Amino acid sequence: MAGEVVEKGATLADVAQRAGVSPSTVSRTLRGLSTVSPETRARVEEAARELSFAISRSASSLVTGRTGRVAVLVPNLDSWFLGAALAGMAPALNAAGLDMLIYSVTTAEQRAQFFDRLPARRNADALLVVSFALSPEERARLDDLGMPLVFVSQHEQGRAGVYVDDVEAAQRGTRYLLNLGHRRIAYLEPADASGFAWSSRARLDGYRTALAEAGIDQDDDLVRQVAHWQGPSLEAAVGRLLSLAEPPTAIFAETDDIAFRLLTVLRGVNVPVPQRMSILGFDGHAMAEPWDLSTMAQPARRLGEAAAELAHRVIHDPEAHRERHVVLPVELVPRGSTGPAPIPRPRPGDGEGVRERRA
Amino acid sequence: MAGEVVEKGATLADVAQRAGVSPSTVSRTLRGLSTVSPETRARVEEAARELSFAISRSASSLVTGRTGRVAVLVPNLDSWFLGAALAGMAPALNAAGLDMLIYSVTTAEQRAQFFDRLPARRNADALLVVSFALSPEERARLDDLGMPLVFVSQHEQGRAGVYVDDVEAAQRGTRYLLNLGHRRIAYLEPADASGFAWSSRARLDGYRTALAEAGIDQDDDLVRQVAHWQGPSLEAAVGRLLSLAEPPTAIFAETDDIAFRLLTVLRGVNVPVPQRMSILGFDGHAMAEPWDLSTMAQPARRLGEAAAELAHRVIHDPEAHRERHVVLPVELVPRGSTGPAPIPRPRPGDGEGVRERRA
DNA sequence: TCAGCGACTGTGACCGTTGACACTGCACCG
DNA sequence: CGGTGCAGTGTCAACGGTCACAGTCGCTGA
Repeated sequence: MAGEVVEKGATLADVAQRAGVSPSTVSRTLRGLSTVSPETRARVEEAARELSFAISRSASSLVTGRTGRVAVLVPNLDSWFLGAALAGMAPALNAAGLDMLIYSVTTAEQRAQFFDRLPARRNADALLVVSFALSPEERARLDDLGMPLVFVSQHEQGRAGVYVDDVEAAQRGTRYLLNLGHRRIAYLEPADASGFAWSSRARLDGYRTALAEAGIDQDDDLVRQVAHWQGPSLEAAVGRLLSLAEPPTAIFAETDDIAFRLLTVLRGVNVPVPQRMSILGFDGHAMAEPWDLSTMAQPARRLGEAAAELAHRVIHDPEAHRERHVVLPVELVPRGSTGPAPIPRPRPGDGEGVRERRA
Repeated sequence: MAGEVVEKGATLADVAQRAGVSPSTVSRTLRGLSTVSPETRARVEEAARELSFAISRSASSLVTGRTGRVAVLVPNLDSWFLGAALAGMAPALNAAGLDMLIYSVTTAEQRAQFFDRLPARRNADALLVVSFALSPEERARLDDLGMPLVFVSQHEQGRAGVYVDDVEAAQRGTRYLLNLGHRRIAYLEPADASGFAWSSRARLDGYRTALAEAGIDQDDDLVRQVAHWQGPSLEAAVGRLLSLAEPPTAIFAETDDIAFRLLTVLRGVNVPVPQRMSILGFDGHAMAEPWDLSTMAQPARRLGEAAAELAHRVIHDPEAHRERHVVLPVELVPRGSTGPAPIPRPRPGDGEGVRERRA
């Protein structure tokens, strides 16, 4: 037996015929234009429902020039941050009647292909670029695209964007550690950005600014690079820090992922957190709560939401897309991984019994 | 100054004119059909490049009936599993020349809207349903869609699907704990599936089967329901287990997320893992490694990849989509959270000094 | 009473691409 | 030398909507 005939799906004309009106009227009705009488509207809607009609975006976009779709360019899909950002984006786009087209571009090969072919071109009304480190050529290529761009979680001069103020946030985080009495505060930054384009330097700058503000000398030994996801270099970095003449009492990790691994390493070598070492992360990773990690929490979902709204606006007013910015706040979420600085033990040659704790 | 004119993008006809050929020839060239002479091909390709031409999928899909797009229905976007599955899907779809349209349907409202409007209809060549618990009405509605369906990480009778054998995997996991000498093995299952549609019962069944196989009596006190993501019920469940006359020496958690929270709770109450309690998870969550959690690892990425390939095949041969299945293996990844069962302490009334350990 | 207006609906061209078909040469065969 | 086949190319009618414009009709105001 041959399978049942696959319905090709009804067309506007089918609905029109069934409702006894012209295709135009059906079109008007379904788009919610007001110039349709209530009775007609009712009849059309019923006919549409009976045929379980769905509009063909291909056809309508052909004539309107709008696709009803938004393309999203991301460096991967399995990181916590992008998941959260997309999770915020999806319902917001949905509410605006936009579908979400995802281009996940990870490898060099995919990258070359994406920027060569520009598959998003003419197939979406706007392109959202999320945490995607672009070369100058790539940026230029996106400009060629002739469609509105919105940058998410990255700041591009003169472009529409939604992001957080990394400098200020890192500064605030560092100040928090200072307020806990820490004076030796290390900073761990990822050696590779692994395709991500957050303003890495920005966070480090914030850290430095806060230290300077407090009148504390920069000590380059306290700033260490570690591989972001894997690799032994984290252990090495911890070893270096713990073997300094004056080791840190707190570590500010540029990302929560680093902080998690750091917690594991410290547990392994029996350095109690936060008694001997306070750890502060950055990101607001979903796992920060179960890990009891203090962190500077980015509003990842809200970034996605705001980006979707901005995209919507920019699509309807393409002229405005050059100068729109949304800066969202980062919240310090103090948890169990940070605590007051330990009272320093007397050190040989210090000359005093117990060094006084500075106010 | 008015901004520069936004290029609308060249059309096939523009390219044709520039290359001095007909639109058909351009179309043929760009699609790589062989009936074009090398010289013409070269000329057309150059013209296309010069105009940085990109085909309009709207127009071509209007006539071919193919959209070159695949819709993916997911219950959320910020879970580890879906991120990984999508991460596997994206490049595979890409390689097949398909774009990925994501419908994230989480709330009841979104759900109602999605199944009422069926926005995917006629706007994609296939629908991938990933870990999405469907009501019978919803399933029927999807059938109405008249487009190939592929179920991912869920098993639907008689439908194309990619999934793992949960029963067998859970059975194997339980056997592993038995082999470590555990006889009292608890099982924690999520109270709500939170929209996820893995075969929850299946895993529990596997657990039961393994116990039966080993000739161990089922003890309903050892099977407890806990909230999946949050909530105090996990603590309560642990309390129950620890206060049994004969408490378990191992816990099999139905998901890694539960296992993580379990580890935190046990650390909080000073039950050493794995010395006093072995913990085995299920999922292969990205965080399992840093947490040193033993787990039954699902190949999430590969599920996505396989789904993409299946989608591709099913699109090109719609008749075949009813009976295609791909079953992927689950790997036991033993780590530090599981260890040999502790030697039981003599219990009052036992009559023996040290109870012998069974072989 | 009738022009004029507004609310509603129909008509037909057109969006950009594909595919069936027709056409043109040229090589080959009988 | 004419017919045949084939490679390469052009023509033209779809595909399924939308939009500008042109009715139609009943009502209002002069």
